Amino acid sequence: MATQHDSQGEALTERQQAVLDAVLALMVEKGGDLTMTAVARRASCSKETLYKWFGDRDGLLTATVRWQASKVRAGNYDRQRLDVSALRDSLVRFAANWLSVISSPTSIALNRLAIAQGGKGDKGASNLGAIVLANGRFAIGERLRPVFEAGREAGLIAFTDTETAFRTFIGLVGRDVQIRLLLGDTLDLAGPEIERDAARATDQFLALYGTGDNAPRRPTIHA
Amino acid sequence: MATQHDSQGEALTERQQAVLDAVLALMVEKGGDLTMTAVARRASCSKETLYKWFGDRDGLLTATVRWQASKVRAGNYDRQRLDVSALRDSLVRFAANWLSVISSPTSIALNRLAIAQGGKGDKGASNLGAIVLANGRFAIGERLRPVFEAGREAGLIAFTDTETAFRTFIGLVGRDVQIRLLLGDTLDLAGPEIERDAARATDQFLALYGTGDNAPRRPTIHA
DNA sequence: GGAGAACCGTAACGTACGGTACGGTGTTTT
DNA sequence: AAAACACCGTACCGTACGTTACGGTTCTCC
Repeated sequence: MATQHDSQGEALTERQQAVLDAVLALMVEKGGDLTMTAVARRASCSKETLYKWFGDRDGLLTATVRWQASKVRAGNYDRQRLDVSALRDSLVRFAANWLSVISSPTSIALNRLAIAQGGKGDKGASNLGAIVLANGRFAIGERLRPVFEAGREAGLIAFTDTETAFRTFIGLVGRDVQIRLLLGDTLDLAGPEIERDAARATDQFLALYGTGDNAPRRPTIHA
Repeated sequence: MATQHDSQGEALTERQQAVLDAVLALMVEKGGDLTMTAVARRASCSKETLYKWFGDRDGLLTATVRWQASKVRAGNYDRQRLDVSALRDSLVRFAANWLSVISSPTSIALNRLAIAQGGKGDKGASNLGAIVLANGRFAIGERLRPVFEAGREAGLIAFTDTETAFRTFIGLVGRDVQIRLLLGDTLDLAGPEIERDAARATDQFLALYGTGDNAPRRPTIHA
C-alpha cells in the first residue's frame, strides 16, 4: 500500500514502457511461461523495481496488456460523403487492419496469455481476458459502429441490429484464423493475402446486407 | 521405458477412461491449473499409477485430449437424394451441432489448455494444439467436405475451392463466439439461440454460394 | 492358502518460481 | 559534501508442484 501501482493512472515512464516492451518481446519469443526473473534480466532492471512499479506479477501482466492495447489504436473509419464506394473502402481497410493485428505474433502471444490465465479458478482478481476483450474485440466494435450506422442512414446497407450485422462481418473477415493461430497452426497471412481476404469478406458482407441497387447478386465467385 | 504408455494404441481400460473423465471434470471446474495430485485425488488413484499408465503429465494431457476427441464423433451429414431442402437441413444440423460443441464447458477448457500449452517454447514435444486442431477443426472440415461437394455436383451451390467455401461457412456460423468464450466472456448459447444462429448462418451461406434458382436474393433480414 | 501383481495412499525429493531483503552505484537535492 | 533517493544485481525464503519411492491392501492365479 506504500505505492499506488499507477493502476490505470497511465503515467508510464519511458523506462517503464521499455520494461513492458521487454515483456512483450519475451512473450512473443519464449511463450507464456515468462518469469519475473526473465523479465528483469531482459529489461535490465531489478526484480525489486518490477515489484515496486507493478505490485505483483499480475499487475505487470495487466500493465503489459494495457500498454499493448494503447499502441494499437488504429485510425478512424468514418467519412463525410458516404457513397457505396467510400463505405466499401472503409470496410476493406478495417478488415485488412484487423486481420493484420490478430495475426501478429504480439497479438497471438497476448491472447494466449489472457486465455491461459482465464481458467485459473479463484486466483487473480484482475481478469486479463476481460481486459483483452474490452480493448480488443469490443473497442473495435465501437469504433466501427458509426460506419455501419452511417451506411444504414445513407440507405446503402440494411439491418435491424447493428451488433448482429457487425458480428457477421467479423465472422466473414476472421473465419477460423484466430483460433487456428492460437492453437499453433502455421498459416502466415502475407500482405497480399490479407488484402484479398479483406476484399472478399467485404464483398460478401455487402452482398448479404447491401441494398438492392449497389449489391450485385453474387459479386464474384471468390472461392 | 519399462512401460509402453500405450501412446496411440487406444487400448483404454474402463478404469483409465474413468481417470481421464476425472481429468476432464477437473479441468472444467478448476481451470487449467490441474496438478497431478489433484487428478489422483479426484480419480481415487495413486500418482504412481498415473505415471505408470501415462508416462508423465504431458502424456496424461495428451491422452485426455484424445479421449475427449473420441467421444465427440458426431453423426454423418451426407444424404442420398440431394435437393436444396436436404442440403440446407444438413448444413443447419451441422452448424447447430458445432455451435453446441464449441460452447460446451469441456471444449472451452480443453481449447484453453491446448492454447496455454502452445506457447511453452521448447518444452513438451507433443503439441496439444496440433492434436486439438486435427481432431476438432480439421476433422470437422473433412466430415463436411462430402456434403459441400455433393451440393456442388447437384448444382445447388457453386464454388471453386471447397476449403475456402467451408471456411466462409464456419466463419458465418461461429463468428466471434469461440474467442469470446475462451477469453471468459459470458455468453450462454441456449438451445433456441443455437438453432436460430445455425439457420441464419446457413441462409447467409446459401445466399452467397447458392445457385440462382434456389437462392433468394436476400432471404430474410435476419439481423 | 500362498505367491505375485496391480494398485492406493502418502511421504519424500528436487527444482522452479514468486516475492523480499540487502549491498553497491549513480544521480539528485540541500 | 553529505544526505536522500532510485535503481541494479544477486542472494535468499517459502511454497507449490512434478516425479519417485515405499508400505499396505486387494485381487488373481496356481
